[in-house]
Amino acid sequence: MVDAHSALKSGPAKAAAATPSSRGATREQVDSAVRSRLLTGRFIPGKSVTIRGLAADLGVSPMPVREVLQRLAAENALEVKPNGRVQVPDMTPGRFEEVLKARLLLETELAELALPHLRSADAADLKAIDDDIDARLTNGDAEAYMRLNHAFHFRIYRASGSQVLLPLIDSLWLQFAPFMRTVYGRVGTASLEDRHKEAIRAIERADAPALRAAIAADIADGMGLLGKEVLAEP
Amino acid sequence: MVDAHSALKSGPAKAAAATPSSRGATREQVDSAVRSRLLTGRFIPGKSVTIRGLAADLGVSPMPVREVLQRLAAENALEVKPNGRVQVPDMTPGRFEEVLKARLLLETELAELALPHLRSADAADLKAIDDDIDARLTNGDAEAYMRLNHAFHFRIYRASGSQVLLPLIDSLWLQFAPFMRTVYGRVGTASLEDRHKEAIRAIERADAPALRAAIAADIADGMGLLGKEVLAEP
DNA sequence: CGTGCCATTTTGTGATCACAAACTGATTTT
DNA sequence: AAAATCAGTTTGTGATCACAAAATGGCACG
Repeated sequence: MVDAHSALKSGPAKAAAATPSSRGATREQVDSAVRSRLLTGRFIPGKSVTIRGLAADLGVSPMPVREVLQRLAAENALEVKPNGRVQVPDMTPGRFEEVLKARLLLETELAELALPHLRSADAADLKAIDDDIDARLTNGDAEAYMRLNHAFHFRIYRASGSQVLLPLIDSLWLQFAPFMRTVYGRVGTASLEDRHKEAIRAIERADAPALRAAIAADIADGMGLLGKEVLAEP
Repeated sequence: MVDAHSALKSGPAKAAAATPSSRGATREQVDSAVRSRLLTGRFIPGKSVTIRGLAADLGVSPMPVREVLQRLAAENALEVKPNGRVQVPDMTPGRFEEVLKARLLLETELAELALPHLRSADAADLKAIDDDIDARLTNGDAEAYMRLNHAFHFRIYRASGSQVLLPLIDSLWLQFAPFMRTVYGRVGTASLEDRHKEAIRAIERADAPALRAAIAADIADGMGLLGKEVLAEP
């Protein structure tokens, strides 16, 4: 009994010594790790995520994992089933249509709000990301594509300095990303075409209507067409 | 040491025996309690909420409270400061404008989506809620007004069966409600006018453009005008 | 009288524990 | 042989603990 406590002092496994730094550091590490996995589709929809399993996977105690899972469930990125089990929600036609509608409403709006804050340096960054995307598409690296596509969009949105719309869009991406990963698994990435170059041109010209149109088209083509196709199949 | 455990068995305070029912029941109880307090403005913006304090207040252990606070922080209803302290975020002009814009975009859209699902029975319910609101306004009961106004709007939105837009709007209400409570505290509730009757009429006629207009006007007048006025003062 | 400093208390965080519900799979029963 | 049952394991939940960072309040010093 007593030595159990002293043993606890000597070595609480592996996570404690790594980064004894600031407040809530472990939780943030777990949070960004899980978010990254969701955004690149490394969690399979319908497969349940266990607290202990994920904790062991990340080398931390179950505690911060529990809190992170609750956070992501609150953003509708994960689903807590009535028995307490946590899993990535399955995509349904109704949910898909709603996500599409919300993305078109919010992302076009936020892109326009970001436009005045975007400098030519940002346009150069976006060009670099887009070139990287083109390279990855031919390689068929779906995870890298998803990570870069996310980086492209949020490089624009983040420039707005938004504190409200941006988190809402964040939630939407977490919801559709795991499903899109399964889509790319079926149709491949070679056939993907985006409107990123049109968006960059609109940013360089500070042309708000053109930027809205480019973002809307990027969403409708990249997500809408592919997704509806796959959802119609089974 | 040993009897500490048996004492734990005999009486872990007050919460355990009450509802030994289903999975995660305590967490849901805490969650809805805190949500209710936020939506009726019973938390003061800027005042920090302590885990142990809230736990003692609700008669539960700190555990479920921690998870709930994390959930609400993920919805931007609460803010975790760099020192780990949790508080209701202060409203800023920028945030306010964004919430207003997002509400206009999302709530008009969801109201229209809900319209085909709304039967005359729902219209009757809405009428009853609205009558209740009118009664409370003259009494100056701000908390009751906020609760009923929330009930009115979400009676409409929930009819849509939405799984995506509705949670987004939920997050928005949690963000502006505490601030609006302070607004009502300054200007009173007697001067409040809403467009609920116009909305009910539009629902009875199944007139989508009229419903959009009524919801938009209700948001712009009820929240926009008052809020901008108060934010301009200090 | 104001200001910096230190002891005390409060608070969040991560870890572990005990328990009940749920899942798994092998065995028995019809 | 198919279905039901039962033991064993896994898993989420709530509780408690130990520790460090932070806030608080009182005290000494300028």
